Amino acid sequence: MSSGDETRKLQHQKMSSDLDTLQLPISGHREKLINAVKKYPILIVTGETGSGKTTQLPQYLHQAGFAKHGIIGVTQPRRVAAITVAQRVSEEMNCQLGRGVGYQVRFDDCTSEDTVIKYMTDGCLMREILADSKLSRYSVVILDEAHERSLNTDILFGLLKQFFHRKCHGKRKATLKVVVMSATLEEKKLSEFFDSCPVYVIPGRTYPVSTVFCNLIGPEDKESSAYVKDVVKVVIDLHTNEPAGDILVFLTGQIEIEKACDLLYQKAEAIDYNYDMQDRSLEGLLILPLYGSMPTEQQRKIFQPAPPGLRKCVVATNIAATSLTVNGIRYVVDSGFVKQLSYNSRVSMHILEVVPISKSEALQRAGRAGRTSSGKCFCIYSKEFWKKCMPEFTVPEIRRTSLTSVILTLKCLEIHDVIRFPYVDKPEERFILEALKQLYQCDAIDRRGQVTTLGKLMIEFPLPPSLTRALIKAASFGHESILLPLAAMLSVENVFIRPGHPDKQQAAILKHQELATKVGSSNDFATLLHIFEECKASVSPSSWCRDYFIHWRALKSAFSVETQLQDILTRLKNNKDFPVEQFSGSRSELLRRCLCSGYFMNVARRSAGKVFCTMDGHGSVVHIHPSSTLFEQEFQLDWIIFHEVIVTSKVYVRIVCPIRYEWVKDLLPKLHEIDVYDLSNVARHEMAEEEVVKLEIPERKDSADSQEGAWGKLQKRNDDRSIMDARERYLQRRGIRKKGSETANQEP
DNA sequence: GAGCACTGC
Repeated sequence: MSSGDETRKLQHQKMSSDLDTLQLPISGHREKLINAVKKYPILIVTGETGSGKTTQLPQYLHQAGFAKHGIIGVTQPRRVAAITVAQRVSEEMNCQLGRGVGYQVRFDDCTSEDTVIKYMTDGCLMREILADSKLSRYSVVILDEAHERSLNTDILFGLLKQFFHRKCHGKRKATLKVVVMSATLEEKKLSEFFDSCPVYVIPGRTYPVSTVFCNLIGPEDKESSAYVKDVVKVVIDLHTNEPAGDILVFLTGQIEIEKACDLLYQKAEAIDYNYDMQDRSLEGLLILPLYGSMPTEQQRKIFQPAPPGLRKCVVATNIAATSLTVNGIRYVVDSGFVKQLSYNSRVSMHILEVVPISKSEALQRAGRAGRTSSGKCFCIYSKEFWKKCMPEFTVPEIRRTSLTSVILTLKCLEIHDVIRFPYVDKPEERFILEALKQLYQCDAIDRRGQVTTLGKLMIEFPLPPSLTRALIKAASFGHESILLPLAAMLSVENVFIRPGHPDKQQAAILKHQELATKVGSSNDFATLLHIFEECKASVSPSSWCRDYFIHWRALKSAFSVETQLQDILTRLKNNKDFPVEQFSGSRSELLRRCLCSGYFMNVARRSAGKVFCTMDGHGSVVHIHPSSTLFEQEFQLDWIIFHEVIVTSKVYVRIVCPIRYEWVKDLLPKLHEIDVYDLSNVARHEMAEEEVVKLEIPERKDSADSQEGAWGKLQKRNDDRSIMDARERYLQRRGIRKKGSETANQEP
């Protein structure tokens, strides 16, 4: 059951009596469930939405005496879910939240010595395991929402499986109980993973949802960009022909959603007008966009019921599939696409792209229509598209993401054989090797794969290794105050607001430029630091944000992150192993030199025109993103470092600053010392004796090296089509490139 | 001359 479901249930049940709790589908299974947990060390419990497993099972186990020799811990993939469920259960158990029933999420620990049932995020349990690998406080660990396959839950699966397989845990093995709770579909795979452990099925209570294939998208339209129009058409048809009931539309991003809402708004008015002329009554459409970067108060609007005579139509991203639940939805319109981040380990690049959803995800989306009554799901795609283009299951996060932090965590838990670690879905070996390489490069592990003193310091920070390395460098100089706010700013959502209206858009751009100018318009990192400091120092930080088109919500969380990082650092600085160095130079140089020590794998040098070439051994061609303050200043630049790469119409680097070659000269050879494939021995916990290869700085190309040529070379050099393919698909989607055209190597 | 889905420590 997802967090939203819990919220819904919360609202729903508050009005009803305890009788309703007794009538939950799970209540008839109380004794059998208790006996199953007693009998088996690991048990899988599946149940559809509304079965009550999240709120009731921990209480049953508590009543059966499982909390006598330890606490009952329940993990959730999201913060809100952990908090709202804990609230609900504390009410049901008639105790004060934080006493008998508590929760722990980042920045908010609401537990006490009396806590016997503890809800928490899976990330929190991971942190706890780092301090106590035997989880000695717990009698039962329940991993909820297992079907979502979040990165942390997947790692917890492997750790718990290993826990029961290892000989060293002795008595502890007999006392710890593990329950994995999941929606149906994935339970077979999970059961096999846990040595064919039993699966307990609780029937759900949902209503039937019929599916209509509208056949507007077929297998040949995998890269179609026209589906916003199709979605709008389906919504209008539905609105005119189907009886009352609210609509939920799934699209992929902010821009699409705004476009769809505009079209709907025009057309809905047209319908009203036409029907008025014919003197027929038709309820209007209340159109509500919904996406993550929207202000929270605006998001709340979707929870209000539509005024009488109006039909609510929520046009949302995937946020409506897991994080937020809209009540009373009777119709779902599914575009069949989702925006997904994937990682290309060969060139160390993240690609954010629109891809067809999986069949299981499509069923989840459709299910949103059957919560309060029977419903209908209109898929804009055809049955053929379903069969040919949609995979059975979504690729789990662990196979789509950079694994540096995960691998360092495993190493810190003394799991050195990171390749043969029991993964439910094993990541490709090169993902693991790339992670090891990066950890070696930032001195978190040594050549034998052992965690270094620095690595042990780094694991304490909830940051990517590169950023942690920069932070520790600054702290070793005694100047952490320059890196702490920056690390915080880089950990939160994008702080710059991009308004929808063209007028406001221009005003926002000017205000953002003003902020960049104050630090000399030459360093995006310094701009972020400046924003943090200015905002914090202002009389009213929230109105400061409004004036400068900055997300106040993002800044608020940056302030919390900075405090947390400061606390961790203060604790670690007492450690005798904490490095101490001297630095004399300007603030600007200090900042950039610290960044270099963490981001030297993200160094690029201008090769020709506005084209840069990365120095990480891949030699990828990159451009400065237009959102950077250094955009169109390329000719004045030579060496740069960047925070991240994004592949859209070109391979762009975002958040950039110029550096001097001398600052990275001694660091760059490290990038070429170890070949990824030599690391497989290290991964398997054997010694590796690689030959050290000296770095060769590529000669700067003359201006004759056109962009066209550079693209061609990138393609050959990397021998990797996926980045180019992603770019092609992007261009096709935006209608810049026609399907099947042979112009991949040409730059406009 | 773009345009970032979502979540977590």
